[in-house]
Amino acid sequence: MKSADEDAYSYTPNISLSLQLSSPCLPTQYHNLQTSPSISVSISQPSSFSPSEDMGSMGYYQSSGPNGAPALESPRIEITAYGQFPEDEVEENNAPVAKRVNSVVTLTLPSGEGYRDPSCLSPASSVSSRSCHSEASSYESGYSCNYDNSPQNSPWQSPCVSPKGSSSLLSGTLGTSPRQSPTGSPRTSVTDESWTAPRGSRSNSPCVGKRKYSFSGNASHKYHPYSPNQSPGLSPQTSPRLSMTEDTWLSNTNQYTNSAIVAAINALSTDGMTDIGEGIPLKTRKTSMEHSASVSLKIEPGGEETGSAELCHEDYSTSRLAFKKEGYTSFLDVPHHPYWSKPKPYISPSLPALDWQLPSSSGPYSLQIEVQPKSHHRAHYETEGSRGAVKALAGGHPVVQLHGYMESEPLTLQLFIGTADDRLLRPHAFYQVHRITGKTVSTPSHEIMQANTKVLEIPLLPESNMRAIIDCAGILKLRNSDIELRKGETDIGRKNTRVRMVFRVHINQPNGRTVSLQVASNPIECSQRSAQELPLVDRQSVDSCSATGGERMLISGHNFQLDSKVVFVEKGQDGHHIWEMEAKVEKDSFKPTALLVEIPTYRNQRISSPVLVNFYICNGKRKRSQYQRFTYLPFPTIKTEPHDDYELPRLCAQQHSTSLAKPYYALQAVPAMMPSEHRACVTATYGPQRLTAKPSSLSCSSSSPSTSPKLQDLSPTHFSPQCLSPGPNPGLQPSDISHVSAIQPTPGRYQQSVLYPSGSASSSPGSHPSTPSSAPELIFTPSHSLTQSPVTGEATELPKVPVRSGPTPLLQDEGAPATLSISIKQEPQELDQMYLDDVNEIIRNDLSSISVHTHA
DNA sequence: AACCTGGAAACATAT
DNA sequence: TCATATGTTTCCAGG
Repeated sequence: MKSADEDAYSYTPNISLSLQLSSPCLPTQYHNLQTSPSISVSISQPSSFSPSEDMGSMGYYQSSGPNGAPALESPRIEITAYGQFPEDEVEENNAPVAKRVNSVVTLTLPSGEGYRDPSCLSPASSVSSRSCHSEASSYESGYSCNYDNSPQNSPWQSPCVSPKGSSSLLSGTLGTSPRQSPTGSPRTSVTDESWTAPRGSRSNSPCVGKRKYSFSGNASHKYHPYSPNQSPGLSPQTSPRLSMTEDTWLSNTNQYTNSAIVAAINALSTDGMTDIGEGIPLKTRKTSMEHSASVSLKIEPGGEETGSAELCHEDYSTSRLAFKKEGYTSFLDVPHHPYWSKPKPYISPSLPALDWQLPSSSGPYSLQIEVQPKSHHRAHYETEGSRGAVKALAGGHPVVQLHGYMESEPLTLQLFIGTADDRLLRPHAFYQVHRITGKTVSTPSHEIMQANTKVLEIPLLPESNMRAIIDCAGILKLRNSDIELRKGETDIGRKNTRVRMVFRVHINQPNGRTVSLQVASNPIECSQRSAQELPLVDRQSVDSCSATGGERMLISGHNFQLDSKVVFVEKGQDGHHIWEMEAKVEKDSFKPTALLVEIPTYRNQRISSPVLVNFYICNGKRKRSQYQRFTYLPFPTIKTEPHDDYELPRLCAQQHSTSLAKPYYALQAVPAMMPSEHRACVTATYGPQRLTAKPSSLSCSSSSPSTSPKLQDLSPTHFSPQCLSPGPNPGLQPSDISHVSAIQPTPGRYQQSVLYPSGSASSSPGSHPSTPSSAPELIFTPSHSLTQSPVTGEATELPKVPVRSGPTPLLQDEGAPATLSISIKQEPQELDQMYLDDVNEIIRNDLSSISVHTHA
């Protein structure tokens, strides 16, 4: 545990950066927040963040050791800076504890103090504000930041989680509106409920108000003006994110270009949310602690702050969970299965935050999903009974296997529910993995909370060939209203019903390092209604063909109708549809699960390089599938060597229809032309350089930042051959990307884009390339916009990067200027086009717009 | 009796 | 502002 913390500290460096950034943001947020107890949050965040970054660097490979950087408490310091009111923070930390002790409920907000000043908060506040709530949002509405945050969102979400805790706490203290939604019911419900017990369902949530979708400020008001208060608790974690992400980010970006800043940002983002669980920085914890105070009390057995902190971190939910359900024990002990009785090796050291993008393979190791889960799984609400374990398409259950591991030591496979949108993979705020037990379950498991995310741990035994049948994992749906109230939460739940099962394994190496691998399943639609009505593409028989089209493509999936339309689209940099063509569907061969279409002729049959386009299936105005990737090739089938920046992306895209493409784009910034795979490697390689060299440039952009920090560590070690292999194997790619692993997500979003693109996150090897799933990952975000980048579909869009403040520079630096230009935009305009399929998209748009404003 | 589910009514928000 | 379309969450009932 400690180690983790320490690590975090070590990472701290970032923190300083963050401070700067934060400051800008703060003010505003602060205001918004009003109460913003959240402030405190901000503080915490810093710490968290820093860690993350560091972590990033350490990445997967981080030294197993407790890390190195134990000492660094600096993070905190930074935090202070951040917060401006170190004191506050401190207080908070302390206070929180006390409060916690009292009782969750009671806990007043230390926040009060924290809040003290908005300014302090600001950074956090921003986050918090959002998170704060909806309300905050309302207040802030202006703050795009909050919303914008989305990019990182995910991360926070978790962190933010505080929801309950915070809320409750806050409410109590604040008195104000405690309940107002945030605190009150909803949240509570969220955390508590989720884990603990169901509440009266509706009442609560309703109260909250249904959703405020922050976007619209108005709604929020309804709920609770005060929300700010709430924020306090949350804020901490949240704040980071917030700040980073969106608004702050944007604005900051512009202003601050330093790499450091970037790093800081990243750190924040990461931390906040995920937390890294283990690696959580003290501050973070503290904050979190506040919320969870109660938790800590309970848990602490371990004693150490850290440990406790972490636990706390997890939040109320965690803590609560622990208590209620499994109890503490779960954390530390695990009962039943022999496997659990053993101490787990990696637990303590700081592990990468859940929103970090990790490779699926490294060196000899490769984590693969041998059997993918079904594309639909109706999640259950807390108010319902379990709806069972996620199943495989062919019956049975998903299967995950770690290849290349020859040791005799069992490992632990972690599973959590991640997002499936176009942004980087991160824990899903509205869904949690649900542990299934019973006669029908053959796989032992136990759950822990990491940040706000429930993680199921499953033994990977050598005697079973490091293969696990995942028949112990269901999916729990949290009420949107509850989650949206969270302070840090930036995502909205409406129409955000696709998830991916994310598997991770941490392998300790003889040299003291730890290799962390991650693989995500194909997307799983969790909404009853969506599952019944939305067309969903599982796979396509062809990923590319010549610009003349004419070939037939078999699309398999679900909910196809006789009148389903298959539309090919190409988007311009600005997100507008440059070309749109409906493909001919052979109705004779129609089946609800399959469509045979004739690939339309591309608008320009003389293309000299591959062109990445998208297609989707439409059953009606709002019933549209996710974008699927498709590539038109020049006649002479060119192989992949991209000449243009432009081309590269496209090519990449081709490789994996889905996932990869985007990432690459993001990458562009980086080394430029290299094939995606290469990039990854490259990145890694360069990472350091960049970092050192010029952090500043990084600022905005994604590219550098991301790389830099994290990558460094990685590069040497990890990159394995795979990276090198350019091969466009779609399937593999993702993983390769992963190599990048080193990279942390955080930073970036930006960074993410760079590395991650790989989508590594996304799919795994086994997954179907075609599946949209991967795409989501891509995100690029180079700009904060990450968020924006619409999903999969828009390959084109990616380019936008430049638009936003930061990105551009980066790109240039990196040398891929041209490419950059390509970058996509995701302007809001697109909404129409996009059809708003995903909430994300919407959010993005908002963000983008926001960002624009900011900059402007 | 406890789970799982599928279906759908009751709610809510978005258009 | 109202009506309709959609999306979410809670209930019910059967296996």
